[in-house]
Amino acid sequence: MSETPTATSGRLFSLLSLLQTPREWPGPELASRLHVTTRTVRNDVERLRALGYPVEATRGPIGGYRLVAGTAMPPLLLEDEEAVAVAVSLRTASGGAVSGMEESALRALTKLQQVLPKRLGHRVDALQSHTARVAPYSRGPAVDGDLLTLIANAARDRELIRFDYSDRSGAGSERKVEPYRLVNWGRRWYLVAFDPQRDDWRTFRVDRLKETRSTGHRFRLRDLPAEDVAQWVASKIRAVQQQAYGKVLVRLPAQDVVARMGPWLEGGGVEPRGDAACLLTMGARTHADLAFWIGVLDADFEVVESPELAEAVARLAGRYARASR
Amino acid sequence: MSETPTATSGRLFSLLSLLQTPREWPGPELASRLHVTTRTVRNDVERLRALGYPVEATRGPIGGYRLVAGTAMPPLLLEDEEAVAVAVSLRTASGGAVSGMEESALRALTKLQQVLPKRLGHRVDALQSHTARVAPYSRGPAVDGDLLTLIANAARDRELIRFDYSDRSGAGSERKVEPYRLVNWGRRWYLVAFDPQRDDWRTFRVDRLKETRSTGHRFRLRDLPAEDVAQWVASKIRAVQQQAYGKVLVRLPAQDVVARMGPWLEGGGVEPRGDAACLLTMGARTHADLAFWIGVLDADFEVVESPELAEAVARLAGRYARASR
DNA sequence: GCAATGAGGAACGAAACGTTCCTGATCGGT
DNA sequence: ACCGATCAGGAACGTTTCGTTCCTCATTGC
Repeated sequence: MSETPTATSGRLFSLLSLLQTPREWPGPELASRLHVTTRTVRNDVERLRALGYPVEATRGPIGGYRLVAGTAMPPLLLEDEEAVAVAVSLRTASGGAVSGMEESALRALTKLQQVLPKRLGHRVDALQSHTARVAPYSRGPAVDGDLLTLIANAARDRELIRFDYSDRSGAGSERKVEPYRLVNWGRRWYLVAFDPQRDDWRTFRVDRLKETRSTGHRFRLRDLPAEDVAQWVASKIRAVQQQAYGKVLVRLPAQDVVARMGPWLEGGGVEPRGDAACLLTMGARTHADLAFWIGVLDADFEVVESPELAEAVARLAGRYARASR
Repeated sequence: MSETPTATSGRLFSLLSLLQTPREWPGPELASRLHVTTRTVRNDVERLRALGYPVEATRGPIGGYRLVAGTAMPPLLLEDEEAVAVAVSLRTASGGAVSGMEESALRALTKLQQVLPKRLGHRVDALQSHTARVAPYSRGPAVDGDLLTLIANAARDRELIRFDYSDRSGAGSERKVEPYRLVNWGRRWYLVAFDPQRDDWRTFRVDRLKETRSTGHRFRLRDLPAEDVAQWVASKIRAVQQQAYGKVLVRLPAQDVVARMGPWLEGGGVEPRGDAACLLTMGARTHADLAFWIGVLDADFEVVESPELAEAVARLAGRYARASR
């Protein structure tokens, strides 16, 4: 038999790794790589098939084996550079750059970072610090991927964490809590934790945490405050951040406005007014932001609502006028 | 022995999958899940360790096993939602949202899509169509992730592709080529292909391809035109797209400008002029774009260079002035 | 101190293993 | 049509690995 214990299992891992590279592998070449005979390669291919990994074969002079999509996700074997790319991409996604899947991105990231060799982790950190961020006017405060994964790791390891927290009133306090879940709701990250000192559950806005660190002390798990933690978080959140909004009549066809505004139109609307104009309704954090973004249209407009927006437009008009003297 | 062939190997895959979830697993619980005795679980843990996957153990009443980072990347076992999140994140990254790693992101994406079950692929497509894109003023033309993976898959499978192509002069032609490499250079994607009809290598801008489809016909690989294909592509590219640039004196401290401009400053610079002002140098595709982005600063400014920028600022000033009457 | 966890050796009967040898099918190139 | 490349898969063989049982020992939290 082969020279080491677990030779068959190990060889199956190696075979799977080879088969995930984007090429075909003739049986004789696999046999050479794996130091066995071609009959054993065929045995191994049959074992992988039995385990649910669909290996496809092509006969003939340019034939060979390759792995194709089946009904289940096989284990994914990534090269170093690929693993780094996945980690950076997931960090970006879990930070909100891709809306709607922050939590699943974070779960995948946590899983990857749990097994990512340290030398690759440093590469991820280096790349992250140079990664282009979305425009400052993105929705929701940006949250550092490091912080999210630190919290997720502590929750996984059942370790208490400590941080400085400033609530809505601005008052600061140091907290030592048992982290349970990270929930993404309303484009923000919330931590659901148990505070032993207050003997009760608390929800924390992750972007308000400072100096977050793991304590190394472990805790026994408690039952969560609700079956659906995301709903529980939502029910705890009261006033949605007040937003500015406005309406402007734009001398541009509606479809051009949609094309230029794209994602910024979420929550707003465009109503045609004839062939060459339309009524644009949009929101932003402040009226100054609204006034600024109207500039992206590169078209004449009139302010329909509100007086605050008209005031912000006038301020911006004054600034550009002074600059063009 | 256990009831099926490949029982040991299959069980190792299952064990690896369980160990990648973010929790600890006591031996007796693993034994129950895997339908073996705890001694066999310990045997299996030893096999995984021999294969390079470091399983850490904690003794005591809340003890158990978990997988930690070693020196090699283990096979990554993703849940359905996590795999979808990775695929969408990688598509976003390979489309240019994360600069500097488009190619490794594309390689990872190609590898993932090769094995992603179709039912998850549909989820990825659906999510992608709802994914928020970066601002229209991103750098380089956006390229659809689908198109990149179609080309990458055809290259992997050695299948000829056909597409309509419009070159710089605007002339269109239908091409049938052998795709070899996708290269990201200067924030654009290029396809390196062999054109059998012209019997020569050609480089195509991916954003100029239309109606790209695989033909199903396969080809024999040729030697690439150069050892370093990326360098070869670079040498083929002549005139860099002309850019507009300008200098403005801004009444804002330099560090505030940096904070607000962030990634848009790449290629530009900020030089302090006293404590409350600075000279800002920046580039964009057009002077109109430059004039627009200066607005993000929310501060008074004067145009230092160039006359074209001053003209664009005056146009924008006029527009805001008319809107505020 | 107790009861939970992991560590690991020895022995056993049973099963799986890789290899050798072989026949048969498919497929591209000449 | 033929040749030489590929995959498919059965049979037989000697060898190795396997899971289980049983046991002792160590660590750790309550």
